[in-house]
Amino acid sequence: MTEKTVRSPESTRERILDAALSVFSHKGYHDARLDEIVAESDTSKGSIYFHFPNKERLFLALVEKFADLVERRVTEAIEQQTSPMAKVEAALEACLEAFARYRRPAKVMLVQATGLGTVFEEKRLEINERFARLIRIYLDEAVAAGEIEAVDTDVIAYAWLGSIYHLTIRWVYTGEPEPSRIVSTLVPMLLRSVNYKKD
Amino acid sequence: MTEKTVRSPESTRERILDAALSVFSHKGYHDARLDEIVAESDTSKGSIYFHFPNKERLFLALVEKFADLVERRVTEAIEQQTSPMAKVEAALEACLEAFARYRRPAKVMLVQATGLGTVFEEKRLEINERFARLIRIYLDEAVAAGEIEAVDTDVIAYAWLGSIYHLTIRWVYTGEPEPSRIVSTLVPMLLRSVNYKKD
DNA sequence: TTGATTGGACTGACCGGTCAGTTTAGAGAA
DNA sequence: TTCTCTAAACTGACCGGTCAGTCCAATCAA
Repeated sequence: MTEKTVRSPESTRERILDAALSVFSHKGYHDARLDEIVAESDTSKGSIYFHFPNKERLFLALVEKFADLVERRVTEAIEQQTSPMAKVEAALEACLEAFARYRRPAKVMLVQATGLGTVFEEKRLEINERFARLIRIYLDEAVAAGEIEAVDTDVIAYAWLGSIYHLTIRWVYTGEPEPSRIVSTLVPMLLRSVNYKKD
Repeated sequence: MTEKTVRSPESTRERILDAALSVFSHKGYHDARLDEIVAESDTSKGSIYFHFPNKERLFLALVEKFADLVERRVTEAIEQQTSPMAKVEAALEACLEAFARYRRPAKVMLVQATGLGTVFEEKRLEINERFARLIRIYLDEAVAAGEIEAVDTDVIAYAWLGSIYHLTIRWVYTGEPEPSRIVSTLVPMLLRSVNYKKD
């Protein structure tokens, strides 16, 4: 095939990442074999090892890429708002929307990147802390501005993230609850949990 | 050693389970080797295979055992209460208490049993559904009794479970937040999320 | 021509599972 | 009571399939 003779390293790398996303999200880290990713990316073992030092780093590249995307989306949504609690609400919605839109990366990050040992766990803790911080900052501002009562914002932010993750994981596997249903029930519920009353 | 010549199959099986709990909670499923469990249980490979058909079933035995214990504890706590929301609250507290008391089984069930492929995922979905049902039943009764307003109890129960899991997982890894801090912040917060006012 | 990129045959460490053999406890016969 | 037999429980050396990673030749773009 003539198309196979045109080389573009960026394109090769993207094809590898796409294939890896497909295989890892479906099989998980351990059951996904490099040869499957080779086949799906229409490239070779040597080519994969040229672009990525090993299987672990290939997997983490996917996780990092998606975490960056979520964080960017959430940050952009926050910037559209002015009051602390409006920012909190926008963050929650943007996070849920990103997970709903990118089902496979969400599955890789929330499910398949779990239980894999030290390196992976450090990455997960780091990502969780990044996301929690995005929420906690504005919860703290809301407390300071008198929008809500004083609460342990650290526990709250983690609890909120946990509820988002758990519902997302169930949706990833079963298709239920449908994302719009999650948003319409969960966001008001979480705001109520800190006694926030929208005007 | 003369003590080594005395046989008690039940004791051997328990020793294997204890050793497996230790190794699986620390290493996760894939990085835990049967030979480590052999060494820690002071028994043999063949003996393990006499008692359990394979590695997978040994792991699932641990998960099942702990899920049963949590369910039993939650059910007992619920039976001590009369009003629906008091039962809900007791369930939440009992669940958190069981996770706090049994750190390693909690880690196995919430972390190491994730991302392991079809059989494990079916077990996780099943356990999640068992736990969610324990909560959802009484949320539905509370709605029917007028204790709280009508809500999507399915989404709520899963959201609550997710927040409990996520905080527990963070505690399992970092020791923070401390369990009593989780309970004192999380339970009131979750009750607020359905607009429940204790008398 | 040169260096970057790709391809695919090959390697061997790894580890779950197997199985022939051993040991032990208890039942039953003498 | 003692001995024999048997089934259950246990042992650990061994096996071989697996798969991430290696290596080097070939191809391609500049």
